Amino acid sequence: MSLDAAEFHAEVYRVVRLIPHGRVTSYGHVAKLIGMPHHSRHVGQALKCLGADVDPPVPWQRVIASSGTISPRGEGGAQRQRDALEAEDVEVREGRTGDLLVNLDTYGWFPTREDIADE
DNA sequence: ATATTGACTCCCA
DNA sequence: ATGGGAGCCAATA
Repeated sequence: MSLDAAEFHAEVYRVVRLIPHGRVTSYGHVAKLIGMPHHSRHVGQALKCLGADVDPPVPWQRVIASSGTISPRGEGGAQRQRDALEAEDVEVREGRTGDLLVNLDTYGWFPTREDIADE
């Protein structure tokens, strides 16, 4: 089965929307959940596309790198993401070089495809 | 159709 | 603990 771009976006959207409040997950895991473990990069790209104007807002902020680091992708962007996460009681520590890190061991949310199957 | 890029991840020095 | 390099797949130019 090959997923079209729209399908891919839809899947990403569905999974990301399921992330509980105050939890975070990684691009790679989202990719796995939709059955494409190697599309980790493209997950982020899909989010960027989705985050714009979908009816329920996509909590793209809850999706970070597997290492718990938030990609800088722009000086203001990461800052905004940190603020959004802290608003959800997610503890974000700032690295020495200004990297934003989230403790995945505490806030990480990594369900299996079965867990999200029903929704 | 080919080349470059990207909100990533893994492995080795 | 850090840092650099290779691998990946799809979108974009």
